[in-house]
Amino acid sequence: MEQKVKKSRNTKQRAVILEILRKGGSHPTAESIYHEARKTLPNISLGTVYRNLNFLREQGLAHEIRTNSESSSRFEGKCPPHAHFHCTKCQSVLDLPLPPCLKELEWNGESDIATVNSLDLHVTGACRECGPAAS
Amino acid sequence: MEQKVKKSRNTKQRAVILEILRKGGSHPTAESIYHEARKTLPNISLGTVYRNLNFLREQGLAHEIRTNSESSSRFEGKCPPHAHFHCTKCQSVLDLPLPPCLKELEWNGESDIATVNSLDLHVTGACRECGPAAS
DNA sequence: CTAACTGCAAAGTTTTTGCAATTGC
DNA sequence: GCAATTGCAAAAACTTTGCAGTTAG
Repeated sequence: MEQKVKKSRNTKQRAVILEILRKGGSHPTAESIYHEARKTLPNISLGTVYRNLNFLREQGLAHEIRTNSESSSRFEGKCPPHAHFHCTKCQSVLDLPLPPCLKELEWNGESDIATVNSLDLHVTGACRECGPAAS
Repeated sequence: MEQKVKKSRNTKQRAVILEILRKGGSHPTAESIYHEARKTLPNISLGTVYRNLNFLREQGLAHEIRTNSESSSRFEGKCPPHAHFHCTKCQSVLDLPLPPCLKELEWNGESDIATVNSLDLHVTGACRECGPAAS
C-alpha cells in the first residue's frame, strides 16, 4: 500500500492533466481530458494523457471510475472518500457523501479477506434533472 | 425498470450460457464463458456469447461486474443483492454479504437523485490466500 | 414458413506500446 | 549528459456488428 516514489519529472503535460483533475466535479474521460488539455497544450497526444493518468493513479493522485454502462473509464483527482451516483439517462456522474455506516465497517472480519485497500460504492438511477419518468 | 419481454428462442447456446452463469461463484469473463461453453458446444462463437450476455442482461438474468483493475467485464447470474470483493493480487472476485446498513439507506433524500435503480459495492484488497504481505 | 439466432470475420472502441526525438534536472 | 517523457502511429485488448446460412416454434 505504500506510495512508491519513483523518479519523475514535472512536465507541462503532467501539470496540466493534474490541474484538470483537481478542478473536480466533472469526472472526465481520458478523451475529454485530452480535449481540455489541448486548449493549453495544442500538441499533447492521447497516448500521453493515458500514460500520465496511469502514472498519477500509481502515485495515488488520481482515481479511475468505471461505471457499468459506459465503456470508457472516468477519472478524478485525489479527494476524500465518497460514493458516486451515475444517471443512466444523461450519463452524468455525481459525487455523493459516503454513508457513515460504511466507514465503520469491519470487513476484515470476513473470513476470505486478509486486507482491505479501498471501498467503491456506485449508485445508479436517474438524476433530478432527468426526473423520475420511466426510461 | 420493467423487464421488457421481447420475443426470444431457447437456443442451446443461450441455455448453456445461462447454465454457466447459474453455477455461481466464478464471476467469469465473456472469454471464460466462451471456453466453458465450448466444452458442450464446440462451435459456439465469442460473438454469440457476447450477444447472449447482452440479451440476458437486458432481461435481468445476468449482471455485469466491472472492477477498477481489470479491463474485461465479469458476469454473474441473477441472485440476491450482494457486494463484491476483488483481490488485486490473484484477481479473484468473491461475493460478500451486502452490509445491512446499505439496504436501509434513503438515497432519495439526496437532492440530486430522483430515483435509484441499483447499488454496487466493491471492496478491493488482498484475499486470505494471497495474505496480508506487502504487494 | 419466418423471424430469431448463429458462426464467422471484419470493424469499432478504448487503451497500451515501440521508437526516435525532446526536455527536465 | 542522460534518463524520463513526449508525439506519433501501430498494435493490442475487448466488444459489437453485417451477412449469409441455420433453426426453434
